[in-house]
Amino acid sequence: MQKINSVKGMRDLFGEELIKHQYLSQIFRKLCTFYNYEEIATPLVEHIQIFNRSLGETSDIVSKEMYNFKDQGDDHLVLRPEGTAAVARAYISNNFQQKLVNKYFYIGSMFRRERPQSGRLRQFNQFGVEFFGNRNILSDLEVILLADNFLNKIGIRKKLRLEINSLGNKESRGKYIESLKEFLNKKKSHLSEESLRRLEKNPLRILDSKNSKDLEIVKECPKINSFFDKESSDFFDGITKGLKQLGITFELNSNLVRGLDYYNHTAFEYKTFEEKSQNTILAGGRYDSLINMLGGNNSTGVGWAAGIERIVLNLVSKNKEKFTISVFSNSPEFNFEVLNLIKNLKPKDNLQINFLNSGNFKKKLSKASKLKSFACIILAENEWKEKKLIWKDLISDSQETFSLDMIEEFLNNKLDKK
RNA sequence: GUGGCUGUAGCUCAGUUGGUUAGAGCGUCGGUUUGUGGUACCGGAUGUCGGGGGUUCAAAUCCCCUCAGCCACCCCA
Repeated sequence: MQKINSVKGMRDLFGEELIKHQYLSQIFRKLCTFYNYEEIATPLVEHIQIFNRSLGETSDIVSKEMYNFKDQGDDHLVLRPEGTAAVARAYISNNFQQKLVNKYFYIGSMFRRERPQSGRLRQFNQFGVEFFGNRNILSDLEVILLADNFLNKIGIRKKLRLEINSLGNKESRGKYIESLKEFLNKKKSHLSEESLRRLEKNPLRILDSKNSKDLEIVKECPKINSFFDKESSDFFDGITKGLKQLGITFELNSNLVRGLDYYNHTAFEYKTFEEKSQNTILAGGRYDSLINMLGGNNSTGVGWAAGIERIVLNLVSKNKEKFTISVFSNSPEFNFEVLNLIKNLKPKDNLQINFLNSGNFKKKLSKASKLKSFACIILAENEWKEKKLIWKDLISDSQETFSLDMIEEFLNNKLDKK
């Protein structure tokens, strides 16, 4: 039989990597709960229109990366490619606009059919926050503050820089795009092939091109902020002033843009200093028209999402110290007694017990030490007659007996000394 | 989607200009007699050489296709 592997770009998660995932989720959940964000878990599968409408038909995600299929009832469905639109849909479906507080966070898998490489998978995990309500710079600031705190807590903030820009409101951005197109059309002969395509589809993206030819021209491009109306520039000023007040260091990057249609005003990204292509770890911004695009009211919102796998790449080991005790009998006829013994033990945080069920006495001891057990509990025939057990410390190589009804106290005592 | 590199035991790899039954280290399993491990010594097992096709008397080695992994582009978290 030919062996079957996992689907391309989708990996099994286990060992140290899984521990890091769990560690990150745990910290994130704790922090969000503290700031009164409510966890929400939306379905993995959504109607295709949710993303078609919100991300924009020309975006790569919609045009070629979504896993989409018709189910047996002929419904056109997709595996969700991102979280924001799904949470916005949930906001509408469940009439969250009635609620007093509208701050949510999520943790979950997203799916995009791209060519896998470092920091990019077809099934990957994100967590993110969304803050709905009236447009207010304080919401943007709160959401960034949460991100900054989180990155600090997990110890990678120093490896990152925060870049910030504003896309302005719809009107000023429209004017800017027109002028940008006009400018770039004159320079067509100097642009890369990709950028020529982008000029038609999504001219803003030319601004963050990595092509050296394009970079020359981008330097001379008109800047978005010179097209801001009063509302747009006041809003952005508020954000930058606020960040300074909060002591959050950032860099302005007037070429930072967004590939998705729903963004306006604030855009920000935390990037590593590495010169690799997947160096954005956390990205977000304001999306005032999203709810409306999906058929809801005029609620506005701001939020961000972070790639868990990308954070893990930058995380040092998170292995918690655990103590292992191996448990076994000296003869196979007592195996059920050993099972009974461990059945009644109370689980403890930093302890794992391991029942050894095969091999002779020597093999069991040998296995116990290979498993790095610090001690063994041995149920041995002679001692068991008086309901006593052997405690063998594998580090000091000392041995003692204790009686079965004292086992909890005995174990606690041993662990306290660790 | 485009381009480059890679693919040999569970892991890390060797395999000479195509030439007998494909190797090493680590790990695993067993042994060095009875209820005492870690070390040491001895021994065993494991591979359709990623998959398919072709060239050849002969292919892990050469050619084609395909799949997967990594990296860059594209895109994005």
